Amino acid sequence: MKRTHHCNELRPEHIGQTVTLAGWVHSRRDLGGLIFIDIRDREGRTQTVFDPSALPKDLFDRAASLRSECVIAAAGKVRRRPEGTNNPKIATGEIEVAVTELELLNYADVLPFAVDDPEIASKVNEELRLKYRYLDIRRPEMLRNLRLRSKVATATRVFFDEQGFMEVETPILFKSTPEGAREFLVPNRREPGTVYALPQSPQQFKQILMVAGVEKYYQLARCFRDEDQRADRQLEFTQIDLEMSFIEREDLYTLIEGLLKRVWKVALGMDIETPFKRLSFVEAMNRYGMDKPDARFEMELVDMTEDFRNSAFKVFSGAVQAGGVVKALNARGLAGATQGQIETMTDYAKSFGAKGLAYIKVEGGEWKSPIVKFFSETERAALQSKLKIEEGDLILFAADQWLNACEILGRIRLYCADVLSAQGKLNIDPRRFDFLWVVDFPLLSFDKEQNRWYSSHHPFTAPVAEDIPLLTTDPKKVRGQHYDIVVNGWELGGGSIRIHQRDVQKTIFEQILQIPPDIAQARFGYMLEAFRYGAPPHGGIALGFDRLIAILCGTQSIRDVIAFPKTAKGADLMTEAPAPVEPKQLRELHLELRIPRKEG
RNA sequence: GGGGGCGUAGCUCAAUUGGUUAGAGCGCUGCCCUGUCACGGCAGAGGUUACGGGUUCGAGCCCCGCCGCUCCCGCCA
Repeated sequence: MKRTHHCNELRPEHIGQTVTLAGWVHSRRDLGGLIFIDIRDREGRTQTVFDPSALPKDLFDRAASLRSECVIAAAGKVRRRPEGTNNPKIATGEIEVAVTELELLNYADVLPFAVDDPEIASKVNEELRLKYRYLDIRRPEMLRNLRLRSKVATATRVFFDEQGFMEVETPILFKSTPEGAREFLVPNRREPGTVYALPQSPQQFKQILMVAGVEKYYQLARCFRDEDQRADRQLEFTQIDLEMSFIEREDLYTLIEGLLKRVWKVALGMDIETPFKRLSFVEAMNRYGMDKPDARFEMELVDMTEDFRNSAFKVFSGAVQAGGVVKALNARGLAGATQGQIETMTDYAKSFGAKGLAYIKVEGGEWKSPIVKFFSETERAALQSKLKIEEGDLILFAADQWLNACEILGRIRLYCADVLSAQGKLNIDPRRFDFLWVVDFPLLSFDKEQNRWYSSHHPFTAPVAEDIPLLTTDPKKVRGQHYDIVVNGWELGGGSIRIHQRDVQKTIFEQILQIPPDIAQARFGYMLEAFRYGAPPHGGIALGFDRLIAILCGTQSIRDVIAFPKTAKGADLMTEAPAPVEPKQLRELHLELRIPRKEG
């Protein structure tokens, strides 16, 4: 019995036809003298009817013995449902199939959890869902996510093909470049003591492809980073990776805006507005306290540095005297914050090294705060006018070095938004997408512990041309030609115009990053050499494909858009990877294990 | 590496201050039921309270340890 239609296909116009459906028993309603079975496949479901007056007894009995998730094929005539028994909840609800033939393709044991009821299934413990991932994926919600992922992947390929890009695959077995994220290593059987590394991104290869004259490269690239995981980070993940020659930053913005416009149209049928806003890193920090701002709501940071420069309140004036700033945030409507909530926010501040968190609750026409008594009339007036303080507001302060003060309030801003959302005081339209570019990042950041500069993005990022002279004189002022694409507070991707001159790249490696020349040569020698033979100016970007799909699917966790994701500890609960291997396998790899004993 | 949350029947959850035989809904098993679609009705089975210790007359509940899942910080060039 081969199916003639899928389970979301039959409509009144098929009435009278003899059809065959195949799929899973979604639900069975046995009325004793009459059995209804909904057959489900990936497209939908269709009601079939078993009527004993029209069927041999054994066929009817076989239908009665089926249980949920058995795989069956059923043939019969499509007919209109009796008056008043249509089911408007499903697309096939006007018809049913009066079964005359039934084949049990495979019996199903009782399932560890129900997949037919979205209400229940969506609440099932994720551990169980991961262990029985094949059942989890049967749920229409999960199938929808995977289907959307597939559609977006295809749309991406079509888009880049139209734009003249070539899809090029790059090696998974690469070599270790320990500057970036921790890498997965693959021991080499052929030469004891040597290893491959899995790529944390195809960065070097795609730049080499530019030297190779490919000009426009893209790839849906699998990347590997052996770092601790989050809801939006997995050990292995997929990037939409691309690189172009002979371009400037603006060319890339336009290209990616075009891609995202296409993707949103294909995936959600939405027209998003381009071009996106541009925000410098400094402005993003000043206004939102984050380099990946969620701009769907206001609650912006306000600078109060000058107003408190000479304040009698030493916590503020002292911070300013020490070269820092005073920043404030008005969390509208949060004056009723509980002690616990204030404490949570204080903990955030402390985790950034602050001593505490100053705040004012505006309640009953009064400013309730332990610090207000130190403020002068002028200072109060400045707060009043700059923060537009009203009854019910909660004002929060950070006084510290600029970056730290911004980051403290940036974190607290998000927390306040969560609290206000939970209270129904802040409503964000789930169909709202605030895209923006964050640009002009500092090229370098300083690592106090190791007392050296490191690349904010990666060491191949080109400095803004006019800032190149500052590289050796005032490194912190050098802006990189780096850009991040951000949507709703998620970092969707980032990239840069790259260094294509050998001498500039060498300066960065050796003088700025203090990588000893022999090590730079061992790690990046092939790149430096490639740059000697005619490297075009080039740049690119990589978008987190899993995050992109998660945003489109409206889920917080990328595990919901990955068929077989890993747990926070890096385990695959279905296959039970990672797992020990045979001693023979280790011997072949010239490996010996030294497994640390547990304490106690 | 650090901090928070969770773990009770197949699933989702409950169990008063530490106190009788650990309950409910769904699912499962059996019987009944010819227009259901969350079918309905009756009956029944199902528990090492993740695991290991401890405190106590008595522990699902308190303490210590451990395992797993999850969220966050660090980390993620």
